Amino acid sequence: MPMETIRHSLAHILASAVQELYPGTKFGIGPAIENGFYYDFALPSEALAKEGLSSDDLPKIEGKMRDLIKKNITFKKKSVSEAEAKNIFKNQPYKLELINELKDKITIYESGEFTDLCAGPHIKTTAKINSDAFKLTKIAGAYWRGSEKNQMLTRIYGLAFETKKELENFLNLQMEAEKRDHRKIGKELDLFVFSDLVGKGLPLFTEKGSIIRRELERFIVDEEIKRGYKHVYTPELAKVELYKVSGHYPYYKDTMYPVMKIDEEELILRPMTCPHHYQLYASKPRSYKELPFRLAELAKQFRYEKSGELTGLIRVRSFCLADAHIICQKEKAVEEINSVLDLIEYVASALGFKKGVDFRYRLSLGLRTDEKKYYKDDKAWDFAEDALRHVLKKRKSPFFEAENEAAFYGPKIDIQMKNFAGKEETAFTVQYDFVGPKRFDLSYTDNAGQRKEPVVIHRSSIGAIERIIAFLLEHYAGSLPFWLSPVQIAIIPITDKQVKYAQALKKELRSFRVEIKDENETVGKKIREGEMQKIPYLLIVGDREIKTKSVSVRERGKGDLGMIKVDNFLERIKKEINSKK
RNA sequence: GCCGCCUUAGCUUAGUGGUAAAGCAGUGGUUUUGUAAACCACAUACGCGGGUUCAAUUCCUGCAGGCGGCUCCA
Repeated sequence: MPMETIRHSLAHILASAVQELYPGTKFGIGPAIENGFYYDFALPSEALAKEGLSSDDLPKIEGKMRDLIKKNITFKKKSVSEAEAKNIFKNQPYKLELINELKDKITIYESGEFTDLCAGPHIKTTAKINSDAFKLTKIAGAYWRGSEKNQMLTRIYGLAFETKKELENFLNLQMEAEKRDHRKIGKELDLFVFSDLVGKGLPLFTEKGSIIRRELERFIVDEEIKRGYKHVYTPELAKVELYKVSGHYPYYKDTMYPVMKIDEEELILRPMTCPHHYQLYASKPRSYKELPFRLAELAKQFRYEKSGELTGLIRVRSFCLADAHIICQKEKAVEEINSVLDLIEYVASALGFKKGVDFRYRLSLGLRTDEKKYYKDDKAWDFAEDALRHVLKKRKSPFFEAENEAAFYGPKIDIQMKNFAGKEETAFTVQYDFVGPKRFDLSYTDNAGQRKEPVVIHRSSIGAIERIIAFLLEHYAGSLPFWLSPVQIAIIPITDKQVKYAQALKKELRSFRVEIKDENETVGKKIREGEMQKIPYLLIVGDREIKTKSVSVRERGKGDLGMIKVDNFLERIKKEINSKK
């Protein structure tokens, strides 16, 4: 019996319990999901008016479900006509909406007092369900059919496994995973904070957090310049007119900060950098000899994300994107996209992320029928989607396709990463744009003297700095690679007598970030603090070390490595910094 | 933004219708230490506003912030 079937049947039992406890409930849908199930309900208004439904009610509903399971209820499948179905669900508006779309091939499942519109399959009887291996976990609102224009229903989530032990294991794993939460680590290692006075979604980086950020920024800027990008600076503000010309305004105005009026001008904080870069390109006539024209910037951007969407450093309202726009001939697009993916894979591997393990490729396509969301130009969409698909196939990079995930101006290749809780977000992106050049009338002169329209590839090599820091902290559980560690080495003198030696040592290690722990504490305590702060190397120095110009090295997580000559240690860490390990 | 939950010191937590307990961190001492927490002392908190009550940190309510979903997304 596949677990999915049991989970789906549990969703029906949940609905059945809710029906008994709250007669008159209107039912949405209730599928099996990863690790469990849910069901969506619109509770009858009297029940809601009286006390509402809160997480305190879950044990009661769970108890009712166990009662039902004990009754050995059988699941009976029936095929019915559209008319019959409409009669059975005459008081169920959501089901009627679904029936209208199903037309024929309508099946229903009866389980005790509850009947649901459902294709199945289901278990034969509730005897197949282990009553100890499921648990209702949370109540949430969810829009009917996933559209915020529709009514919000009440969703109850449950976990379900084959055995009680598996359920417990899952809950334990979840608790374990929470230790990797970058928000928790950020607090423990003193990397970033939020202030109610500054505003939500606006992170403040501490000195240590800023070190990580600076290392990443230096790394990516140097790497991009090496690969032929022109690194530039453009302002974080622009006239709203710029975004009207670019075409972003109608698509993005809900996530833009409102217009600031000053003198005769209307300005906004930029939500993206593309039009600024287009203006740099358009500042003078361009020849084909200048292409591909690769403009890159560590670009601060501002987006008004709804408050419920903000999450630590992963979703913020002010962020810095390692952004670039490659303006090139249409014929060169595939080649450019390919070299962008080379860069992205280089960066990912330098940061320790493995393809297929830590991230996966998503080919994000448009939805042609949605002309409000996507620029109408079927030929251009076909060409661009094929180009991106072609690149991924040629690189033999496994990917999955997702409809309705593109930008309004074209399809994308998104590099998707999961956070500690398994939630997936875009880390890096490569986007094909056939709209921007038209809107700004970008052009170049080809070798025959003809004016031509280029295409634009938007891309981010390391993503938003804030977001990649979040992923790094979770990936390494705070134990960042040596080159990224805010404090790389702590020197621990055994007594005050060795402080002078420690200071000389610090001087010798001056190209590294070194701290001397000379406060009045025991050696044991200083070591504990160093370990908890995830410092890669602790150097313990006493008279024995001074005599031989050595240090006793303790490597993070590995314990005492013994006495090493200072020169040898220096050689070791120089190697380490160069290999970015 | 919507649905549900949460908010006690810098951090992690205890607790109560009669204004609150602790550990770590902090400060001042003592101690000079060999691989994950020395000892003593001191100071510090019920997110903000309104209501109920003789009395509110505790109950109700509004707001703010956070967490989990939904929507959205780099």
